[in-house]
Amino acid sequence: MDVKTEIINAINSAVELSIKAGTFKLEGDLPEISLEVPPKKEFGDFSTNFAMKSAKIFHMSPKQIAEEIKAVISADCIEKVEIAGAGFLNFYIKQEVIFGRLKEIYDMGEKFGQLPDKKNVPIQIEYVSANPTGLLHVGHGRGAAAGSAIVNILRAAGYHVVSEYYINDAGNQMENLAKSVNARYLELLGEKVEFPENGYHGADIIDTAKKIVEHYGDKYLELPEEERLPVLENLAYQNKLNELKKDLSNFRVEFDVWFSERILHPQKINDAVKVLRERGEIYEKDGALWLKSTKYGDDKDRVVIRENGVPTYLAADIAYHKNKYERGFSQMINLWGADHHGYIARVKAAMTALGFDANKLKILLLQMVSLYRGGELVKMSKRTGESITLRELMEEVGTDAARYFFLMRSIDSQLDFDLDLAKKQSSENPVYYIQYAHARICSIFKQAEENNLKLDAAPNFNLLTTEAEKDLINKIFEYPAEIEKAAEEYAPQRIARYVYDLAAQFHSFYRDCRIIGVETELAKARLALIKITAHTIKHALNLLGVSAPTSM
RNA sequence: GCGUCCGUGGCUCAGUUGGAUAGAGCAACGGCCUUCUAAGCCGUGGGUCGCGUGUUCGAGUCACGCCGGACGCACCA
Repeated sequence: MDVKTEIINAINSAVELSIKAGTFKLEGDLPEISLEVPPKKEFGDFSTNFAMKSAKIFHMSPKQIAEEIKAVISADCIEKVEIAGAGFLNFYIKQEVIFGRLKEIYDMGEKFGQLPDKKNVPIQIEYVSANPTGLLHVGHGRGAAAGSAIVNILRAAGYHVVSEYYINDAGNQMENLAKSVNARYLELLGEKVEFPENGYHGADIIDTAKKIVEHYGDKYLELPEEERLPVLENLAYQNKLNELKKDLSNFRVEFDVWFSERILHPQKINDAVKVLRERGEIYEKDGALWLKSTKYGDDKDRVVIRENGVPTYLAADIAYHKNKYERGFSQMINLWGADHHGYIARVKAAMTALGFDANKLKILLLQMVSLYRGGELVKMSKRTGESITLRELMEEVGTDAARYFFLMRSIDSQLDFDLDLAKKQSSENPVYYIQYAHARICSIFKQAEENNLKLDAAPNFNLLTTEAEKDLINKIFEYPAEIEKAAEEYAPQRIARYVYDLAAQFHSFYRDCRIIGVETELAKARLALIKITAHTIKHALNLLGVSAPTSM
């Protein structure tokens, strides 16, 4: 049993005793006992606001309640209890318990940060899911960073997770891709062509066409257009998908499942529509089939099958989400760009209409990214409507900086990405600051080795008594709870912040506590402490998909 | 007009199911390298938490209303 549970149980027992003794007269439900790490270390190792919360049901002042609990409570791990503020109970933990915990963490080695298996039915998370018609831009980059970090965090928290990419490889945008590549293909072969009106103007389309010319030359030139388009569509699609996978892989993003929309056409879409029809959720109007989504909170009803018989994007999405539900996940998470928020109501409505529990589908919205260079907003290209690509960003600032910058803000805050700052190799740049802490530790180990100082299997942690050491230890202790919180809230920025604070704590320790040159026992205890610190920094950076260099 | 998100020092942002004197970084100013990487550390100044009302023992946090910003409101994806 961990210390936290032990204290909560002790408070619980104390309250029960006082109720039995008649000191507390219970009227109503007992509030939950929550234990938190106080904002300041003068407030002890843990604190609870239980006395304040229960003032009403006991008809006593928080101070009186706190006094009573303090008098009655007993737990082996508690050194002392203090009452402070408006009725906070602050707990101080015995040193031996603290050092015992430190030893446990030390023995865990690199496994520290991996929480016990939750034995849950897998959670599914779908993210990026950009159309395979162009290159990923920075907005996708933020989604890729956030999604992959959330996957890592959930797994560290002990959840089973399946990550998935939904490839929109059917419908208009693929035809558009085909037409655009076709035009570029013909252009490259010297033909005069009119570029399709809504075609993709990006330079990457020319690259794709070039690749096709390289491989197949003018092989398709003589084909009639209606035969050439499907061939080029397929070639372009493969090329685009590969580029996408390559960029994501370079960005340290891997998916368990690549789900092709084509699988849904036409059978699974027809099935979904059929079920909706049978459930009385579909009606016909103006020659189209409409979903009664207003019944379930949508602003208006939505077309699922167009007048011309072609299913809408929503129809495919309904079939896709139906398929997700049928795969039996405990929860499904979609990470969407904030510009898609208007879409939430209709998808959820459709799931309810199908008889599924819409609450199992959690849709996270990711706010927009603005890039700044030299203090100026980097504008999107007017002609192509494209922003800087993820590939260009990785080249300019590096994968580590790009990922960390995407992750350091809450996903529902708009992100101002300062390209100049991301490139700086100084403490102004949080990525370097954190990585430097890790590299510093590795450097100390090198020096230690040269001085014949080695890690001990059972170091004497009792020697770690300075403020800097205690602060560092406390910060390390917070890590598992931080992972738990980050997982609960799908909040990678918590980890980004945590590892920054941990690095800061280490840098302070570094100033105050020397390792090489001090008495051997103490040196070994400190060496063990920084080993744990390095493991924790590395683990947290891994969750973010940021590397932990051993030298800088 | 409707909807979603945001509004916290000059700038960019945290803020633990409502709790202790609202915290970081950058910028400004002042210190610290004969000793494990100064890519670092220590210190100083700077806030009516957009505005108002309400709920509460207690509100940056919750509710309602305004103001400001971003995004969205297709038989496009």
